[in-house]
Amino acid sequence: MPKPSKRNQLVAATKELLWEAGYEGMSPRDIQVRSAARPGSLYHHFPSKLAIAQAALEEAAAEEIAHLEEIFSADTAPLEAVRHYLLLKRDAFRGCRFGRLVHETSIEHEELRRPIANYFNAVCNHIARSLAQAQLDGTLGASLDPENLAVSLTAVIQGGYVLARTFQNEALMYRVTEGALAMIPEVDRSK
Amino acid sequence: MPKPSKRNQLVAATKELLWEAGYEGMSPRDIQVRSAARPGSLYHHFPSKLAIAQAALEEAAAEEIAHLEEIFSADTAPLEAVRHYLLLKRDAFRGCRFGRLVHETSIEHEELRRPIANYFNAVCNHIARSLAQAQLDGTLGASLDPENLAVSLTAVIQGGYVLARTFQNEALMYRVTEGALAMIPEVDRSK
DNA sequence: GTCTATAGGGGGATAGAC
DNA sequence: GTCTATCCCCCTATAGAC
Repeated sequence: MPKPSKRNQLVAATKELLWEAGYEGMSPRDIQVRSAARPGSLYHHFPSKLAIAQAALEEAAAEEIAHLEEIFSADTAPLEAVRHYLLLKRDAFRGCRFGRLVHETSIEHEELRRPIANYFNAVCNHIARSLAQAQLDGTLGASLDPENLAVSLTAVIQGGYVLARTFQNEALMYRVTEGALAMIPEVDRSK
Repeated sequence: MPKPSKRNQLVAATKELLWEAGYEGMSPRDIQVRSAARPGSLYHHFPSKLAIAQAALEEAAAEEIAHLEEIFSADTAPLEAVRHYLLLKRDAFRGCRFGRLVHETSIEHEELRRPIANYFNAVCNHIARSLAQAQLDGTLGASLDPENLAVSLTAVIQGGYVLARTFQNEALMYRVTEGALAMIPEVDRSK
């Protein structure tokens, strides 16, 4: 647990704002207001908006990756773990805290892109590992490539956020992930 | 073909900028510079930034929907049309001109959301129609629901943009769409 | 480390001449 | 219809007192 120093309050506010407003939609002033800090505090701890955003994103990615470890280390059959992950409750209106940043022009900054890439890598790897395990178990056919499948499933989730936001319909998230699961016949039979 | 009036130049510039920078990342000044116009021209034809963005988005959506009609009206087997559409060459770095806008906070404006929703609706409907036709042909198994599948495939493409941009790797786009096709066993056999 | 005060520049828009 | 001139506010810092 980080102690509630001004620095930590600044970073915590930045994590929230990156999720709610994105990098370009968040101003240093917004950060200051939310953390009850002043310009002097922010620029004492960080040289720029980019730097504090990077720190916040790295923390956020570490949190979410730790969360993934929990989910995939649970003691369930590998295909059940994948199914469970895909069907997790997601706040589709809020969107993916990383996916939303990827479309911004500012993603050209490697400082912002790297933590996001680390997160998506972790997602893909967990899914791929579970799928490979399922092939060893014989619960998933050997003809499908676990890594390619994992990347497609990760993409489905991100696309689900896009469609759910577009149509302001949270149910679309379930529809796309369930649709993807229905496309893996072996998973379907394991019900 | 629209005649090259100042108004049309303004809207054309706005279409480009929405794709390159997004709504929040585009300023009325950017529009003015690109179309060699002055504030007076912009605000003579449109009451606000939102209004010109709406006009530009509606034009863009109409263009892309017309493009879809061409692709799906081609005289090919329905499953081939779907395969062809999914594997279309896409500029993954540039991203989807509509998908990139969906994550912005400004998408809460219905004026911006409606044209985008129309576009994604058109995509889903074309795919669903082709899949349903394939079931009638007997080239696609009857157990899968064409509409649900179509939504998932539309999502895969949007997710492909997210991953390709995150990893700055255009090949990921192909990987996710090919991965999705591989998940439809019937499509695979039709090769 | 946190504060107050300030600065240069751009964002979004308006008024009114031509 | 298009132009010039201008407005107020916020953005992203920076300087320097406490």
